[in-house]
Amino acid sequence: MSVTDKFEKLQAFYKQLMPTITPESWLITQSYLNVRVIKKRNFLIREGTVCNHVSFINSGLLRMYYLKNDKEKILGFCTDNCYISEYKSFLTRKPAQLFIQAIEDTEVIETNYDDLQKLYKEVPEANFLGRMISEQLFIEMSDQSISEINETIEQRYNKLIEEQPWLLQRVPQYMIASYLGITPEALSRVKNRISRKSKKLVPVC
Amino acid sequence: MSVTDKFEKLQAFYKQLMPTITPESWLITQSYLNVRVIKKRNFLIREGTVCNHVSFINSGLLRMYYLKNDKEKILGFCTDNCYISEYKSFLTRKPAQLFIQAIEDTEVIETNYDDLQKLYKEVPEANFLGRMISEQLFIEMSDQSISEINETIEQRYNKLIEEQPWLLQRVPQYMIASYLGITPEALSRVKNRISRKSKKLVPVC
DNA sequence: CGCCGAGTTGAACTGAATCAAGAAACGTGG
DNA sequence: CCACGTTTCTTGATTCAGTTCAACTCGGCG
Repeated sequence: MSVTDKFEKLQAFYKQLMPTITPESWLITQSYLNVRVIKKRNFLIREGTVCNHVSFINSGLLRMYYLKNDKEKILGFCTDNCYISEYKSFLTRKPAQLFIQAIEDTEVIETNYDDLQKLYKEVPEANFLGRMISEQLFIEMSDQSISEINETIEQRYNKLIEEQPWLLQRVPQYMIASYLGITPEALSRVKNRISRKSKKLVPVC
Repeated sequence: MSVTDKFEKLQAFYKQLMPTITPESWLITQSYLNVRVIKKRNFLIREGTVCNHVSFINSGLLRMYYLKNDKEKILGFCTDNCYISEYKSFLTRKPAQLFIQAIEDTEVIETNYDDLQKLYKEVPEANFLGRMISEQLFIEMSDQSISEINETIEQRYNKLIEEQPWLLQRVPQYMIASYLGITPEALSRVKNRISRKSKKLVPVC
């Protein structure tokens, strides 16, 4: 796969946000991009370190979580065609509070902090782009933090089945449980309750 | 108070973010700003409506909350010198999921969505500014969503006392409870427990 | 074959919710 | 300035969803 191919998805993404991007600007922008592969179970960022990258996911699957009382609490998952970063740490230059770990082998296109600052100066359009990335990350985070708006765990699990069924295929159940904010045991019982309910509605005689 | 005085705080804020802002750019920017006063108990934004403004708080106090099963869940409070908006709704032009309500009489400087888009075109620096606002709002939201990192309710309440003691003076206790994610009854008991503990440590004989 | 991690199931426990009732604080009008 | 009603806060009794701990199953893999 050539370098150009690796940036293909990102370029499509940029063109969508910024239809007027000039080939020159794109070339300069591209010169600041790096492809990196994160193997399953490895980390994009660890709690306590300063986050130096904003990463666009070409392929793969990552999870964001923090440790609370030695237990993992998962805030969300990210997959193809979206930006991911411990953005607060990236912006403030202070240690990250989150871990971001690959659940599957993952390929990202990274932009380094210093490079991005340079890019903002060199390419005026980059400020627009920076705003877009910022807004994108904001929306992702809002979705995560509002997800608990659903009343019961059962409703939230059902919503997950509807909206992100692929997560159930690709993520072990104990991580889904953590994402929903309960223990694996509790999720097991919730699933059990749901399936018993649907059997009642459609009895197989 | 003259119009210029009303924009004073915001100008200081802009100058800090963007020391190079030209007087001309500031004049254009200013022409797109509106001052609005929201009386106590009135709303900056209601769930279900599209949010058309990003607002800078000159003075006052607001809370952001959503309804879950007819009960209010408070996500956070905002006061002087920070930006507030139902930003996801503002960006996506879809109905807001949150309410933003004044707890005290509040004065804000608003920027309208359409005006801001125009401003981005007219004043190149505005893209930089838009990025700054976006980043600012992102950081505020991260702080809110990570706040549950503290283990017990007691620890979170104690942290609140340390870090935002003014909240306890200005916000009724049932709102603090909602912010901490518990019922007013539960918070009352937590406070009770804490004060009994400190009495044990420093017995008054 | 036996080990290991993931998932399930059961029993006991627990922190917080709920419901209810009373006390304290607040503000509004006379 | 007091009296009243409303709102907020406290306290108690009961209930419940989810945790914890432990035992057991299942499927993959060295």
